[in-house]
Amino acid sequence: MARPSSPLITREAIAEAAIGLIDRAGDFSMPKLAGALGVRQSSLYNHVNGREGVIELVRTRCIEDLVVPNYRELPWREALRALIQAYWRSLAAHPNLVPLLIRQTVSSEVVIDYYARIIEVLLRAGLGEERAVHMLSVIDDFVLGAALDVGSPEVAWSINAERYPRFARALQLMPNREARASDAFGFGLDLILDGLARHLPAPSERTH
Amino acid sequence: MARPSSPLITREAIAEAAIGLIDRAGDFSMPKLAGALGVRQSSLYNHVNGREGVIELVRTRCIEDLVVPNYRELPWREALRALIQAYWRSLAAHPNLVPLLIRQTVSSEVVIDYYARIIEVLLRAGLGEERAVHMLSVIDDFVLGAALDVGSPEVAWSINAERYPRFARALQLMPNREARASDAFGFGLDLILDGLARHLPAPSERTH
DNA sequence: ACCTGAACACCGTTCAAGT
DNA sequence: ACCTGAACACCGTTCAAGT
Repeated sequence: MARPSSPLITREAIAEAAIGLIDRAGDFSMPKLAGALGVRQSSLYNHVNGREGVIELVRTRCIEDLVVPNYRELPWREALRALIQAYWRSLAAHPNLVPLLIRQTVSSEVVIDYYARIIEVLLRAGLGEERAVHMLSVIDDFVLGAALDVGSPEVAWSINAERYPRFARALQLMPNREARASDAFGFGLDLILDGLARHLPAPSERTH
Repeated sequence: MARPSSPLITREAIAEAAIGLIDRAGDFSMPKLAGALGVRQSSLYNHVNGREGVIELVRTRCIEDLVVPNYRELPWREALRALIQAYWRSLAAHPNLVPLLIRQTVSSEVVIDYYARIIEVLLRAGLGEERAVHMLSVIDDFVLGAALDVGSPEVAWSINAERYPRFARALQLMPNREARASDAFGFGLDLILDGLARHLPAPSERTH
């Protein structure tokens, strides 16, 4: 076959196929990715910088949807909530992807942009610069952990009900993993926002 | 050689060697693990249930140090803080390990034990059973995320200082990644505890 | 420029053979 | 019970050859 008159694959097609594999199978490999695109393994290297390149492609593709239009007009608490929720949603939509993302440095402009917006809101809320960066880390940590939780294997907490009666009973109450992860995220977000509100020196802003 | 009169390797030795490889190189493989133990690859399968088995071994080994002796006598807030800090410390001591741990279900008895203790303290603090399980998830999410942060690659936040002047300046203030991750963990822990205290219905417990 | 086939070094797992 | 060597199926990457 050699070189076709028009390329058989594109970077977009690669990203899409990779996400498909990851969503369905939890991971991807170069042979499988090539197979899904109807092409030979080595062809991929004409479009993408190896396996890591594929992952970077997938990252930007997934974070592109991270748009929060009106956060500037909202009071800090609502703005922060909206930003954080948007971040979590874009990750939680592809939970299997998170374990792949965390092993590589973030270089995407979109993500830097997002972080800058968070910092902006935190400073507006009255946080000092150092505290703002700490808070950014806390948010990042929590969102990443919560997104991981969505995709973590259905917990075979084979709890010994006799040794841990209350723990076993509490677990009984929970619905499936995904719903629990989602509820926990909402709860944790409220806690963090409450904690932050309490931490702020003086209520320099009040809305209703 | 065949079977030696006394085994050449033990599960303990395997765990130790694996941790060594992970700490030094960020990962391990069965051949390298065998090499470090002076033994052939296939010998490992006499002691351990494949690669996943090694990871489980390493997990329990790392969490064994997770001992918080006197949490029962402490007021709920201090007990919770001590338990969470101990968990984080045991993970943060081997940051490269965390990405390997998160991909497998927890089956270790030690971890279940730890979770049960957290639940116990949360119920004692006055949280409902459902909320307690949510809170357990929040704690798990945050600790995992924060532990990941410790080992994540030194952030090449090549921030455009003209586009994001305040973000760039705030980042300037930060020390190295490890110190930032640690400070952020402490700050986030306080926020979560504050938020939880605020969330509790009635102060059923007060100590000084 | 872009696809191919062959080649290389690496990986996880199994299993009969040996004591 | 426990180590070995050989075998298998899989992986990521490179590169000369072809158009």
